[in-house]
Amino acid sequence: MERILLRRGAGAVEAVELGADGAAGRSTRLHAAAVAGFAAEREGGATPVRWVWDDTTRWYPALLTAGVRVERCTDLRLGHAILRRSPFAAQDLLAGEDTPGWDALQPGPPPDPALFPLADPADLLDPVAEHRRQQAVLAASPQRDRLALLLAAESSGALVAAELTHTGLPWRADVHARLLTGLLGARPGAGRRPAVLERLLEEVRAAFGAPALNPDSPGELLRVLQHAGLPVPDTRSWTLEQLDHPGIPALLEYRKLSRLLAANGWAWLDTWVRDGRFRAVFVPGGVVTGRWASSGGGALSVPTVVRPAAAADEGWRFVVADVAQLEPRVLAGMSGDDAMAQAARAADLYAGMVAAGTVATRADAKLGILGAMYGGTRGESGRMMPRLARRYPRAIGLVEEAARAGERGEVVHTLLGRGSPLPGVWPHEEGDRARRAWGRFTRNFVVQGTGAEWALCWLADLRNRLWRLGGEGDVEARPHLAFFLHDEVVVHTPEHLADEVAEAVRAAASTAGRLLFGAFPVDFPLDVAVVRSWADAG
DNA sequence: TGACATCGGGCG
DNA sequence: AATCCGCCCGATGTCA
Repeated sequence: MERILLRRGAGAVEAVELGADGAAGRSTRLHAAAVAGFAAEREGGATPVRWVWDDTTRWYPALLTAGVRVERCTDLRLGHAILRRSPFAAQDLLAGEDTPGWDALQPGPPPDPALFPLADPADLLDPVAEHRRQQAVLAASPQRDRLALLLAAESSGALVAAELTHTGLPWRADVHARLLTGLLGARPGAGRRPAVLERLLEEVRAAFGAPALNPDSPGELLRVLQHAGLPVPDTRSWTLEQLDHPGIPALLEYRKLSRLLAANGWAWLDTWVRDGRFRAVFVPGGVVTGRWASSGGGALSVPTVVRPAAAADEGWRFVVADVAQLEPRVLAGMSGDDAMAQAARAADLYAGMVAAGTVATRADAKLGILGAMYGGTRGESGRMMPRLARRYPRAIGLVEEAARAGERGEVVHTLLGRGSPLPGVWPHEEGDRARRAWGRFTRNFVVQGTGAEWALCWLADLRNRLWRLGGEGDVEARPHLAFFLHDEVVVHTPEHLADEVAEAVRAAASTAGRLLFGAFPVDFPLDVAVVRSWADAG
């Protein structure tokens, strides 16, 4: 394995060969236009390459545009963010002159050819030095293997995220527009409501005797409801559903459609869908737990009602796969809880709990497990806890301990070593309440974060399998990842490869399980569907 | 006019 | 009084 570091210099790019100790070796100066050619040549060579760079978002989009796919990289920005908080990392080894610069480094802005390139704070940082520090931290870590796996998985995720934006999710604007027209009426002129909303609005105003009511204003709506004799504390849908009043159904319907219009209406189509693709911007490591975030287009909350518009190209298919009950399975694995892993042997973990006689019904199982992971102590889920704690002592013990540690103000960590942030100052008068809230956060952090690590390993392995499956051509000409949603992937593939893709998705899931939990027997069964449209899955 | 907070609701 | 974890986003409302 050869490591080549790319850095920007004055008017040119430098490709630096790194020695085994991370020291800078031979260096090649490249004009910006020659970088892609250089990368393609080395990537296609006999020696595997790991590209080391400050930030994947600052390098990879241009390479992809030039048709260059990269097998592996080290993303120093993401690695730094993890190591900075990890209890497995010696902070003094990570400290350097430009540490504050690395701390503050944000993902690169999307390249805009219309703008003159501004000064990039990343150009003030020395990637060779930062890489050596990160290597030193890994070498000295008591959990070197786990931490190294985490950094590799995070970097691989950065490659996937860039590729997802590059290829985009196939999106039929015509299908989407037809759907909108069916639900809302024809697209109205600027500043006007569609006919269906207009009709519902009049109905609501009449029912509450408020001819000027704007239901989009919670304050105004609350006053009108209370004036109508409905003693509600807020205007959430769940609250409104409990009310018996002739205006409520129209109000709820108005809210639902108004939300669709605002979030995923014609304006969304105009902004986010071009050339038949929804190009979401994914942000790896964007959530404290290690989950991805997204920016723009609400990529991680595409409503099911518009998913029929996500449709594979002619002659292509989607392979949609999601993990059933990822987080409870991860909890069984990371705690080494044999009884819970036994329940997880079933395709439906909750059914497995019923079959083992732990709980009476599937609903009880779900309620209890979710309560254990989120910190629900009241009502049904709270009543389930003693029984779960007896039956699954290690699993429940792990989340309880994470909660107690959080309440004491301590850092908790995921299986691979991502650390939780330190709590801020708790206001004295709210001490207990804030403390318990932080405990619920740390309780959930260890499970959600380790789930994210499983998903990263799944993605990374799947990405490589898909590439090998494809034969020739660019990423978008082969089976490729088209969307990722915490515990679900959408792969876009030529129809004749769909079955092999489905097999690859399953194989990648078992690889991920082995990477995280070794020989401990916890299963990660997938629901896999080969479909024309995302909406046809599950 | 822009910055910021709050609410409600979409996703996992 | 009483529904738990993490996000993103648009509309509204307040303030400078």
